[in-house]
Amino acid sequence: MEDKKRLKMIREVLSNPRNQQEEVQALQDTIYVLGGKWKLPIINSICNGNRRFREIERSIPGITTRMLSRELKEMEANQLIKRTVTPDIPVMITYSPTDYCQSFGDIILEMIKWGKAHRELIKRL
Amino acid sequence: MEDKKRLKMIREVLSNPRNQQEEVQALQDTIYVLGGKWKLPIINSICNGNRRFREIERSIPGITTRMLSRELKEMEANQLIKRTVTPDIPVMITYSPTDYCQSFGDIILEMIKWGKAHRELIKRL
DNA sequence: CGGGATCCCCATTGATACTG
DNA sequence: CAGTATCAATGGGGATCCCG
Repeated sequence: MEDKKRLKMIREVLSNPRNQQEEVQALQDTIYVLGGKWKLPIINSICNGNRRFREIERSIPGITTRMLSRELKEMEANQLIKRTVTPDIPVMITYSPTDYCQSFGDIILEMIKWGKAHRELIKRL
Repeated sequence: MEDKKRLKMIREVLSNPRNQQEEVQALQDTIYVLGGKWKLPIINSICNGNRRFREIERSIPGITTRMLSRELKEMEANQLIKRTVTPDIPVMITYSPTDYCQSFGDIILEMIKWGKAHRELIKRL
């Protein structure tokens, strides 16, 4: 059972040039970290200046409070964002991007660029 | 039921600056097209020169024939790749990238870059 | 080699309602 | 405003076997 799977893995690694292998894994790592429909839009929203919970929620079409809540918690644990509580009446809670979060900037920009170009293409059909 | 949802959508759109709205949607479009764990690694593999089915399969750690088969079919339908049958004995089948497929190049490069940087970061902890 | 067919699980997401 | 709780569904993905 397990041996078969391991053998397959080993064969995969051996049959693949070293440098290509490294790149595929890096790519898969990134896909894993950014997994799901929401992380990138959330990062984008916060980096765009949205700070409050409802503000972020409204800025992302289709997201539910539940998903936003879960993702924010996870992203805070992963040091992607910072949660700040300001004890006013009523309390104010703000989310802000960390430096690490900013490192996704180029990926997001490229994806927005692609999405826009894609829309243009569709429109022309 | 439906009205509530539509009202929410409308409120979302109205509360969001025009340009921001456009970018979020472009971003979500891209995420949708690239959805799942495999499309980007497959594109990357084919753009890297892998052509045969087993070759592509071996170049992507963890993928199964079923997933690869499904994704290839879908991507062919979406004009992302071209499938060619060479009637030798036995028949040879090759997949190649279309121009459209190449348009993901920058996204993939950015993601590989991020993945590599992330690995370095983890190693240093 | 290049897949197709089946069975099945569970993680992700959604909908809705409720709270301090 | 800023979430939490609960229930339900769907489909992405894995495992396995099979075929020409």
